[in-house]
Amino acid sequence: MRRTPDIISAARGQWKEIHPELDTSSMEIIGRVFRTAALLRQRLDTVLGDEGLNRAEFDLLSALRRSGEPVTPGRLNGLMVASGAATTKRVQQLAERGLLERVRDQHDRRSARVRITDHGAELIDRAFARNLEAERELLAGMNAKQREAVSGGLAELLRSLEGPPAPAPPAPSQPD
Amino acid sequence: MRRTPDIISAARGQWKEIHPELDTSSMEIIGRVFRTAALLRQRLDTVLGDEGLNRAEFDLLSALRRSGEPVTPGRLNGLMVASGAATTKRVQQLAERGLLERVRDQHDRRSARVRITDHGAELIDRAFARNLEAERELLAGMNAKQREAVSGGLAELLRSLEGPPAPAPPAPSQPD
DNA sequence: CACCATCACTTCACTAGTAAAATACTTGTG
DNA sequence: CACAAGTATTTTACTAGTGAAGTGATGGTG
Repeated sequence: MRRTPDIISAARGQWKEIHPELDTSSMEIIGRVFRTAALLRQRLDTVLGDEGLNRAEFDLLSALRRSGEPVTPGRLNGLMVASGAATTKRVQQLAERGLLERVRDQHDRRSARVRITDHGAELIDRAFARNLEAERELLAGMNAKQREAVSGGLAELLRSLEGPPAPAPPAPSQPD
Repeated sequence: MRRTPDIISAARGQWKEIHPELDTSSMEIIGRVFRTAALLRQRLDTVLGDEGLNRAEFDLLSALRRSGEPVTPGRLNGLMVASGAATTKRVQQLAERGLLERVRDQHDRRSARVRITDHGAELIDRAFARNLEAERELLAGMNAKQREAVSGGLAELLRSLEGPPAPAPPAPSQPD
């Protein structure tokens, strides 16, 4: 049944020879998540490059576009898993290109709002559709069952990662 | 059954309102892979930081350590999904810190070999064990079934991504 | 209402990563 | 064996991202 073992299985096997006492099972998930992300990014970046965007810009404009209303930079930090400094820089660059605009919040003037422009919306709509198409091609090797299993499992993992940076205690029990 | 919908479900829902005609199902996998990778990286980087390594250095030393024998920079590029320039830089820095050494290949002198030092092996053994422990904690929220499903699905995806950078033709038809 | 801890964001100085050019070696080919 | 083409790696010039310090605004508290 096994074809070529993937690079992660191979790595686990090598570690087993050196340190048989270590439990490397977590690599099966985390190692693969990292490598899959790296390869997917590599492939998809060529598509975004055609539209004149890098992935960070794409993610930022997507978040703005789909949110409908202006978003604060602080919220963008969280959506992008990036530092505030990175967000500031990206917003400035995209604003210079006329893809979004910054508005000061009238009620709390520490805060700002970032809103996508019509030009930005046009661009991201086109880029988003193209990106989706490329994504579908990249996933062609997975069948429906595998997709469901992976998305379900990752959703669960995401929920446990999103909240606190501290590792979850043994009994979380968060009722809905 | 559904608790809090994760950020990816939410994003899909928003896109559906704006562009109901788009098939955004690929986000369920790819969106989650990207976000999970970003969050995992954020969490695990603190552990590596304690050992004086960043993730790239950790991955490079790990590859060297587990491979047993010296590795060419070219091979490291592939293992790390990085440019040759990045590999050169990292190898230089780690060599300066005495964690690895570079040897010229005697048969083909265009090529080089990178070998981990005893000092490097000690460091990575410690860092690797600590990293594994942190990984296990982060995965605590997933049960065995979910883990198996995710690792199996991602392994399949990885295999289809590893080979050719070219997008698959319309009729793949790869019998299992 | 002056004070000060906190917040939201930006600026600064720096590190890491990249693409493209450069370097150094190897491998045919006539 | 001279030479063109190809390979493996490094160097160069540049962009993107970060942590820490800085700026300006808010909101208790006495």
